[in-house]
Amino acid sequence: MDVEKITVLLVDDHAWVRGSVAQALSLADDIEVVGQAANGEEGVKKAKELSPDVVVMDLDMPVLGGVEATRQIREAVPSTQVLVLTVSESESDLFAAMAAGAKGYLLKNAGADDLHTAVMHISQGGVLVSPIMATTMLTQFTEVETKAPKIETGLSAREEEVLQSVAQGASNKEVGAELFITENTVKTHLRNIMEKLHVANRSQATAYAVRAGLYREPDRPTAS
Amino acid sequence: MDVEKITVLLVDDHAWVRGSVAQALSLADDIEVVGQAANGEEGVKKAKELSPDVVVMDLDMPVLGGVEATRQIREAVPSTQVLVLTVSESESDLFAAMAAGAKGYLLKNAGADDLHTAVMHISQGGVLVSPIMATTMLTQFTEVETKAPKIETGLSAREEEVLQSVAQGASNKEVGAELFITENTVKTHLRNIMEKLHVANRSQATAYAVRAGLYREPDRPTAS
DNA sequence: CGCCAAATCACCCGAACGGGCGATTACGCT
DNA sequence: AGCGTAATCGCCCGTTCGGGTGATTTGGCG
Repeated sequence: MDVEKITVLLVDDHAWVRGSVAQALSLADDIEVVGQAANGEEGVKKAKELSPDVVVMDLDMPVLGGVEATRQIREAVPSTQVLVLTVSESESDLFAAMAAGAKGYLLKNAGADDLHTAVMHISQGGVLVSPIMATTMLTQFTEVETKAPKIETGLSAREEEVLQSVAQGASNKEVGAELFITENTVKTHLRNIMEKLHVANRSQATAYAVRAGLYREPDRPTAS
Repeated sequence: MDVEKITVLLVDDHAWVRGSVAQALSLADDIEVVGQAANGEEGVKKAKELSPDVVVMDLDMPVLGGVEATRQIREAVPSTQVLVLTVSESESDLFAAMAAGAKGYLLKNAGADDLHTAVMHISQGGVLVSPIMATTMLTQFTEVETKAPKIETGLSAREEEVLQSVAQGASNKEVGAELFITENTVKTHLRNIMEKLHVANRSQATAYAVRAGLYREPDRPTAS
């Protein structure tokens, strides 16, 4: 496993950054810097030529930014993983980079050890994010998870059940059958629901329910 | 920095797993396993007592699952980071764990090196995910970024306009007024729409429209 | 032990909906 | 010139909705 070194391409518009990163990585005998580029465009070009295991990518660059360069590299050379090495602690930069296909996000204050660890882990396809940005990134998940279970609807448990059925397109009678109550009761519930949600009809109630995540994934919106 | 070893608590219902993990971690001189637990409940308890730097957590456990245990530990002892070590390659497990506050997600086929790297990185608050699960996780981001454009509805332009109005809760008459056509025409369009979408009523059509992104953000699902 | 919210059911009535059927105009493609 | 599709409108009819009003039961809460 140590016959083949991990090949790395450095992309950064500051020569001295490339120099210090190259030096830091050279300390390890399992990594080899096979190329360097001074901007995104050049980085994409060299990545296509060299097909390195890992590209260490800066974000703020002239000609072609790191995010777009990452996207192009990931598309053209899927086997190449991208590790973003930047000074930006911006949430949007982090998200944009990850969405573009970057597997790692390290801040430039990281030590040589961190850098080495990151390159090794990223080369295997793993995901690695700097401590400072970690919480930011995980917020994404907590939000996604939170944004489905319980959104305070102000509705009672029973009302939510009714709304759920309604949102699936059931008529009052069908809802009643499903919940073992009379159509009359369903109507009463629905009237209360509509009042509480300030909507005028079952379509708006349905729209609300879907948006609130009160669905059960009946069928994917993939029109036939 | 090497006077103080990284303290680790192992939580796994299989004793031999704890044993092998403990052995693997002991190879490093910068990590010390300070405790073990056989289930989530016990894990939470010991985490509160020991306040370890890192908890290596299994997911599938009796009494109290790893996800819930993670949530409780993260809440009770914020300084303690959680690294999930599991056999599950399930997307939902990954998401649930990360949402619960786990900072790392490693598969049990990881090597001793990987484990050591992970513990060290997680101890500093970083995020680290196994190669196999990396793509899965990043899908979250690409989806969030991609999710919006045009979903092929199969409907004509006019039909989409009608559906859009309907999804906002308009009656046939109101839709007609909005689009300068008769209620009869609206009904015809809507009948065609329902047939094309294979739905039975306007509520299902509405649900479809909302899911397909054919909305105009009327009001946030934040019940008053 | 009263009070209230939640859940249950009932009746009535006008308006809206869903479906079946038919029809005209306009535009593009062959 | 002929054909298909989209868009437009009409009528009829049975079902469903939405709203108004009233009533009973159950479970908590003070």
